[in-house]
Amino acid sequence: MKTAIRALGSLAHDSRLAIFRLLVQAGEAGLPVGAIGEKLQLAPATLSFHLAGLKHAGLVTARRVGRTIYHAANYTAMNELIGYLSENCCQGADCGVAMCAPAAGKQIAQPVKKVSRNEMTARPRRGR
Amino acid sequence: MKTAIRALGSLAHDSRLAIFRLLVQAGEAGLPVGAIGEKLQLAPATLSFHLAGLKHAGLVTARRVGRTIYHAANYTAMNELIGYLSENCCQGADCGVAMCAPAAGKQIAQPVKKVSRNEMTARPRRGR
DNA sequence: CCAATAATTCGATGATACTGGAAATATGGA
DNA sequence: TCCATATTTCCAGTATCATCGAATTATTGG
Repeated sequence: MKTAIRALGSLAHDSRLAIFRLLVQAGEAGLPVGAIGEKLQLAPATLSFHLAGLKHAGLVTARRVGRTIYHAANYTAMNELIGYLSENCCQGADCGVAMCAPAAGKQIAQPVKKVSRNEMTARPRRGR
Repeated sequence: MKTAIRALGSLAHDSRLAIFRLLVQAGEAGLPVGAIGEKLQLAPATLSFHLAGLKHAGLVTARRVGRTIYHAANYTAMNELIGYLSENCCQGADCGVAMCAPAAGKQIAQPVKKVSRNEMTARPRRGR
């Protein structure tokens, strides 16, 4: 499934995983780009590049307040990713995965929407 | 954490995710390389390349029987990955994740070993 | 409109990753 | 030993990713 692959790819990088962890800690309010860059010592262009990736994967959301843009972790997307991986891990077996709540507190995420088993596209391949 | 990044990176690819799913379905016995290649229509060299990646990430194991090599999903590693992601998703909040058993049946995985919170290395960066 | 601040986009460069044909290695059997 | 089968390694070509300075866009306040 394309979504899962994008999410996995987004997290499969030092800086991006660090960014995501930071945002998870920061909670729903999120953090301004500048604050993230300062904390993780990333050049603005580099940071913007990685944030774009995380946004494209749906793991991070952005909202503008004046001239600063707050980025926040998308807990729902993360829950869905974990749900998908659990599917991959368990297949037939009944595997209840208790879902997560935002660090900031508040909302308890609803039982993750089960991803249908055969979402993997068949991959025709071969023949460059 | 390096291990998690390697695992995420390994799964963040069409063919490799397909391979892993196939192996999860196949259960503990695993599948010969040839069978995987036939099922997914991958050239031997390409398949070998991806399997090496999955092995390096610890998500897949291999055992030789005669001239054929059986590859199998490492359920424990997958559980640990899910555990790590759950940590990332929940941070402070207590998030019980029910772990998975191999599709083949048998063993119920023990409650995932909690990954310590600050495993992210500090990343000095900046200054090419 | 102009200056200052916050962030993104552009562009060039270097580094990795993917792919698959061909050759090499490993194994079992006649 | 010689052959067939199973898989990996080597190699080269292509493609995608990562980094960051400089230029650009957005926004607020004089």
